[in-house]
Amino acid sequence: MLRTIIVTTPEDLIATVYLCANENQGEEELGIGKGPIVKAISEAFGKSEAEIMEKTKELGELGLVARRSRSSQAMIYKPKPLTIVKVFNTFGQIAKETGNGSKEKKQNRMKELFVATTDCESLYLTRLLQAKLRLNFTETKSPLIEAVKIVKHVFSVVPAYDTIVHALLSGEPAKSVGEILDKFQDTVFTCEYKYDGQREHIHYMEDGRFEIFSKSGKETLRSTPMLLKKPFVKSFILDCEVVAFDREKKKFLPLQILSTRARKNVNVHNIKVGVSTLAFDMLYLNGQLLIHENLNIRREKLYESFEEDPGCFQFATALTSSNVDEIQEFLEASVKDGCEDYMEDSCCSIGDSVDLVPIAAYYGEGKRAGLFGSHLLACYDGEKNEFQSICKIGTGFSEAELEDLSSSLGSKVIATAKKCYQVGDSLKPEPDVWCEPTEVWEVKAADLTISPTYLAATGIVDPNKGISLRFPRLVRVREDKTPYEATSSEQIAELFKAQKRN
DNA sequence: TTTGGCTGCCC
DNA sequence: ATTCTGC
DNA sequence: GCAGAATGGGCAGCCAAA
Repeated sequence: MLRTIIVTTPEDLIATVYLCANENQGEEELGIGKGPIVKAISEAFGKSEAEIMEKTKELGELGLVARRSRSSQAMIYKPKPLTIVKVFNTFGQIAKETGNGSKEKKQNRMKELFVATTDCESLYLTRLLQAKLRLNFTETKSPLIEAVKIVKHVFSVVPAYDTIVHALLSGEPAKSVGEILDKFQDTVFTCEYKYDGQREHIHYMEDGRFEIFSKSGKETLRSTPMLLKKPFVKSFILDCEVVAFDREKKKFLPLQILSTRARKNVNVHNIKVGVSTLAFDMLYLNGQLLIHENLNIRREKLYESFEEDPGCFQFATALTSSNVDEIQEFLEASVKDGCEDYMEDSCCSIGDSVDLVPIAAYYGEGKRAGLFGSHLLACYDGEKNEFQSICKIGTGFSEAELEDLSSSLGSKVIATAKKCYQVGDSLKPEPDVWCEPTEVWEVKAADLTISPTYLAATGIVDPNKGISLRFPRLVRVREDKTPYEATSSEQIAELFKAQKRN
């Protein structure tokens, strides 16, 4: 496919690569979601929004609804054919539109595009707008997909699509990502503390500029990093985890705190959340890519290149060894270090799971069309006789299990929420259906958090806010328990308190 | 001016 | 993020 | 073993409605 484009219309190539990578020029975002897309489709194809929503539940994907609506519409004029460049340029205009009335302008641009589609184009247009293009190449490896991957990979080193695309065009031999990643394989195990923070690639250029990229390649420079490099260090790329840090108590803080940092127009004098950067790898140093080197060598170079500055910049605690006992020792030490490092799977997380009651459900999308895709769970407060919302759950069940659960709960659907259901107003969107409290599901999670949306144990640890679960997933259905034997609000509160270190 | 919903991006 | 599925 | 497709909580920022 890529080759075809090069031969026929080379000017389409850049637009194609951008679209396939779900990116826009200049890192702009469309700022458009399902709601506005539904509106645009409904106006373009003369259907009501309710009709569209109804069909979406049935077909499981908005794009399919768009295609059906287009093909069932009598067309008086044959529209002028859509080109890739036209779509790409319109996306650019949608992204640029901001401020008062921008939503409507974005919508009108989408509508224009939909009006110009011919049958199946509307499907792909919808997916592109939702940034969910799925290219189903079942045949041989698509060079386009490879190109996109390589572009995405290289992008973290050279943030300029156009340059890369032109490099590809000029016939440079492209190494596959897998080929590159293979070289990362090390024979010896390396253990590292797992910090509850955020991944960052820190680039430092010869000219003294910093650029910082997140895991997904977005630029996220908030302020110039404070790190002490040795004099010989002229340029580098570091792989780091940034963690919120309380300088007074000398303690790491959870991700929930870190993520309250401002994301735009950051004023250096206004920084509220202290941060420590933990470097664990160096990918580039003084003009040389190190990714072909062994991890140990990269780490040695890392250690040689910087001075540690506790609470600001440190090396991630790591152990490299092929010795099982040594690794075991390391893990035990990391548990003892609880107050110094933020650990998983040790004293803090819910080692055990929790038993919760499904009280409502949402229709599924895609391959879960026609089933419930996720369920609202509650714990039980025996004193108040209330089922209090705690989280939704959408993973952990096999396809067969999901079908069973959908049909068994589907037969217990009720018109409205029961009086004993405490769910609050901030759960949006509201469930598609409510159901009787009949089942108990064992659920595993990584952490408990104070929640802006869920109500479990409200009034016990926080007067107004409830507790929720991080990374909830189904373990099994508890046939042996009734909903009134589910985990109680008090127990949830205890689990929350137990995980706070000190 | 405040509130609430939606989006994108973190995990 | 976690999990399951098909290749 | 990997990629793809389902799905989770929660934050700031933005825009529109109240």
